[in-house]
Amino acid sequence: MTIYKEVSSTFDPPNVEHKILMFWKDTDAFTKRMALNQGKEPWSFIDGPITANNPMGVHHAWGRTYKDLFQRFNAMKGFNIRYQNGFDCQGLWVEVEVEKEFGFASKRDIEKFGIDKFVNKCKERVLRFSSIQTEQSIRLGYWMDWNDTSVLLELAKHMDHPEQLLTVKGAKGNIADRVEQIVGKLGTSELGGSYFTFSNENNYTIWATLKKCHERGWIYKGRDVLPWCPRCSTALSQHEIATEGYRELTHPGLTIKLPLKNRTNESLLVWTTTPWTLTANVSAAVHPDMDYVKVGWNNEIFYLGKNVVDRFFTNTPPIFRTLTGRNMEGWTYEGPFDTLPAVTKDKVNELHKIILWEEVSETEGTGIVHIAPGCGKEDFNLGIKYDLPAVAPLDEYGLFKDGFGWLTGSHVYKSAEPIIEDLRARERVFKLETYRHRYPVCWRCGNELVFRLVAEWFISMGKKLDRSIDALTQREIENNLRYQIMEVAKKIRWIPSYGLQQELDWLRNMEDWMISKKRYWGLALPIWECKKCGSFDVIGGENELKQRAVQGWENFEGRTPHRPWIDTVQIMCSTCGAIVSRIPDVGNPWLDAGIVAYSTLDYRHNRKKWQKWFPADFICESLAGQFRNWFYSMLTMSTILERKPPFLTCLGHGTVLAEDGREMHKSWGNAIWFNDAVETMGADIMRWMYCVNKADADLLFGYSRADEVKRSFFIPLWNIYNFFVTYANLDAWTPKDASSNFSLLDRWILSKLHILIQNVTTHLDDYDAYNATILLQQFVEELSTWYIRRSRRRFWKSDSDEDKKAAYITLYACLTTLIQLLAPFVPFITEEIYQNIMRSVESNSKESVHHNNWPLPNPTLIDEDLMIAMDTVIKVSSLGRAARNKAGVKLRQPLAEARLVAKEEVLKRIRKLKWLVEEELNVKKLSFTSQAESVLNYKIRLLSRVLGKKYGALLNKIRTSITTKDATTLVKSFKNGESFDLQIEGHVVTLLPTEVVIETVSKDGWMIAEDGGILVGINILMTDDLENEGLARDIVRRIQNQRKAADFIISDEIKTYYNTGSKLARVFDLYGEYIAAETLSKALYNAEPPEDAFVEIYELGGEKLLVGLLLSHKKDKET
RNA sequence: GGGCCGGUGGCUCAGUUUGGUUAGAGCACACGGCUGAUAACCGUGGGGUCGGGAGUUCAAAUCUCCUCCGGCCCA
Repeated sequence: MTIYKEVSSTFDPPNVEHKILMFWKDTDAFTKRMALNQGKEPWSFIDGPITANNPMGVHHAWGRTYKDLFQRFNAMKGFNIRYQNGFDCQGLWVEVEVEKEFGFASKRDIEKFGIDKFVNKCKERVLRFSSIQTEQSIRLGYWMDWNDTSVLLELAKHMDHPEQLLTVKGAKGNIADRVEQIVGKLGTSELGGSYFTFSNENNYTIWATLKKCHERGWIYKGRDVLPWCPRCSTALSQHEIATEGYRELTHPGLTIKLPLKNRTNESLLVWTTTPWTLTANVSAAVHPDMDYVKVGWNNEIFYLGKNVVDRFFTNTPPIFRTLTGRNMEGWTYEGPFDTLPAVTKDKVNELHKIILWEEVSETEGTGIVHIAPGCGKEDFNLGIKYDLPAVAPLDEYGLFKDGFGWLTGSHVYKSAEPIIEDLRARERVFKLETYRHRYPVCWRCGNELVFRLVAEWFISMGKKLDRSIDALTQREIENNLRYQIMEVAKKIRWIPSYGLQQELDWLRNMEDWMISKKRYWGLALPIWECKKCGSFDVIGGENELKQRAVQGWENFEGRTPHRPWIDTVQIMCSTCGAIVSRIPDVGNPWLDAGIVAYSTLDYRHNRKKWQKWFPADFICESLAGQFRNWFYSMLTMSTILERKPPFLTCLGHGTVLAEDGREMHKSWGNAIWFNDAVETMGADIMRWMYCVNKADADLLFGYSRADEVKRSFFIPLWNIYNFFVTYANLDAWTPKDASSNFSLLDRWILSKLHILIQNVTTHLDDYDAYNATILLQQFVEELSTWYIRRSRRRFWKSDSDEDKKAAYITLYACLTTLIQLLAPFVPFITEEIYQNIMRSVESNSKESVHHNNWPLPNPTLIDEDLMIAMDTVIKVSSLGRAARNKAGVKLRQPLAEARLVAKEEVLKRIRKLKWLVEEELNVKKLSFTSQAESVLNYKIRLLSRVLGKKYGALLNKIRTSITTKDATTLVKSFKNGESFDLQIEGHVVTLLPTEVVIETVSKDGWMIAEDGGILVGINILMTDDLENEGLARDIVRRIQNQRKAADFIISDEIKTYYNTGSKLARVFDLYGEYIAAETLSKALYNAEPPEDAFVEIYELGGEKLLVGLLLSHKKDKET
């Protein structure tokens, strides 16, 4: 009977992981972990919500690995943890996917379908994908207070009839409610599980925040020209357009003529890439100080920038006049579309004139800029400055409005060609080419954006004061949200540290936060605007709404605070008493994610709970984008509510790329799906790959890298485990043994182990997974390639003495401590090992490796001197092997002596450990000296090129003279930087150390290798005794291989038959006992093997050797 | 245009904070060795303008300035 379960010789992670997942489920391991720390000091983590709109990708798994790692680590350290995951649920991204599912093309399709049904479909989609993401996260080994996914799916299924009653299991018993209310309560303490940003509490907490904002006068409705998506029919905020929102596109580069009034046959040239905006042209802008020219071309006269003439004319045209922009101010011209009713209505056609603008440049266009205040942000601001009318041609779908004649009703995307044709017919086109540039697109649906004049709602960020925050007065900060957020940001530890700079940069440049969106699925902005008096009320919560409601409450009661149900509730205007409705807009989704440091901690109802968990000790997200998104919105909302940092440490990580260093793209064939990755390479290997990458660097993810990680770390670890189990079973060893006879080798690895505990703890406390991982990897390597390699015989020998016990105790301590240190990183393999080697034999061990306390270092076991000494031993061994190699004497051949030449302090250091070197180098004796001359000769080589120039013909005499001197004496001088005087034909020749090269040559019978002041010489003289012993080892080696080939198990005893020549027969005579012991041969017969023996024939030492092996009987070590 | 991060053998990266022997590791390649845990390991070898230039210094991958390239963020 074996004590430990036999270990498979191959390591198959997915297989192990599925078993462990079942084990955790069956034993309720996570719940027990959470319970162990109940009532202890909290360590607070807040999850940045993942959008529950698609399956999760390998890039999500990186952050989730860190989140799990630091939670597990802090749980082992004894902290109480909430383990709440978050799902981001509301917003356009979900709407777009649902629209795709149903084949909707625009908002009109949604309205036709019914907003209520559409919103329920959005909820359903979120529930469905949150279930998928939950399953995937569990597969990754991420321990969280996950929802029962079957409940999520059941809720999803019922979203067609959300008013139905349903009973589900809550955290404290069953809960019966309408389906939509259960969905609205997901994540509350009542129901438990992940938080969902569509929950009632999340929405109402945002209401409270917006109300607080309003009380300070920071909410306003602004009229501005903003980027607008005609497909989604909504404006985009600065956050959304910033980075992902541009694409390289080709547009017409159209130059048209604007005929000047009162100047016959003279025109301005203006250039645009958006012909549709010409219908809204009001002015033309020139730079006041730039030079312009009046040129003649084909009987016409044109004005344009002096430096751009080449861009528009193939041959240089005659220049009639040069003038500055200032000279042109006020000139009037005919607009491109002066007959359209929308233009004539406000007499815009009579207002066209040249205005001055400092921002006009010559980098593109004609230097004269077409200004349409209704179609461009800068144009709009100029319009305000010059009191210009704004013509706004497009409706929310991108269709030309009434008043645009033949264009009315046509779509902006299809307008370029007809507009150009119309201009051409009127001889207004000067030049048409194609133009490629970066143009903003909708980051969700990819459609080109247009600029529209719209009214949206904003949170005022406060003036940009153009001074460093440190130079501001408290009063200035008091009324300025922007700088208050900066103050809060500075109280946070950002990893990497440049994160703070990035956040402050964003805050410094941030425009007012546009929080409204003209859509359906999202936060219902709690703004009730009075059409009569123009004022507005912001409602701070459900109770306040109920009190203020004068109409429609009964339609809303029992519903979640979403469109369309909330839209029916009307209140009385607090200013003029009129009955008013809510604005139809929904909120920016970053409001939803930004409030979670409050909403998930019951800020509104249970201030004590909130105080216990706020602020979060730790958050962790991808660096890309979050400085303007989640980090920003968290900071902003927390500043509004409390002026406190919502988190204390923010760890950011880089981007996941494919192995070829490019982004992963489905169409490039280099994308890897999470489910494929986890079932092919295994979760532990993925997790290690993430951890062994520097956090802020990009990570190249793929199968060959996974393989490398597996080979370099997991297989050695698995083999250590396998080694231990193999021998502990043979010896029936269990950890009840105690020993005080630790060898220096044992004490060395134990010292390394406790240093490791110390350093891994320090790094993890510092949220530095990378350096912790590197150290753990190093330890596994040292344990495997030095400790076990050098200890192998101690486990293999048949007698059970104190030394063997010490070896077992040491290895067991290393392995069991190691897996506890590794448990937060790679929870599966560590659980597998733990169950087999600890749980099975230690009656007081915890049920799961993850229930253990974090190991504490024992400083008394740390021995710095010993560790330095061992480093030297390893170095000396390495040099010795190099020397043997150079001499071509294989390691199996014993040699008489190795000689270490080094400074006395080095020799002293390693004397006690010389046996290790002797074994490792297979020499009878390691001797010590500080005299290199005992193993080598010096040769002084003269640098002929240098000396030849200096001494000419004398050089050969110098050469002769030097050979008569004692090389050692010379070397000593030169090495001390001293010169050496030679008497040659009456002259004194002074040789400088720079004029010679000292060469070393091994003495006869020796081979040397040197590095860093340590020199090892190997005596390579062979004797008959040594040769015979070497042959004996060769024989052993062959028989061992033969045993393996015969499929004998390690402990099988055998009978060995041999037949050979006289030389090898003598080796058998001399070393029979040794050969028999090593190969577990009960007997050695110099005879022909019997028929059923396993036979091999070898060539060895110039003779033929026939060996036959036969099983003796199974040796049972337990008896 | 501004800010930040990076550029080190064929590939992936460490080393840069605090300048200091001959710039390291893994993978890959070649040859040799070890091995009854090991697809592991050990040794040797080839392979480096440390992106480029200038400066500071006894000494620069490391500090300073300029510059080129890639990425991120902002205009």
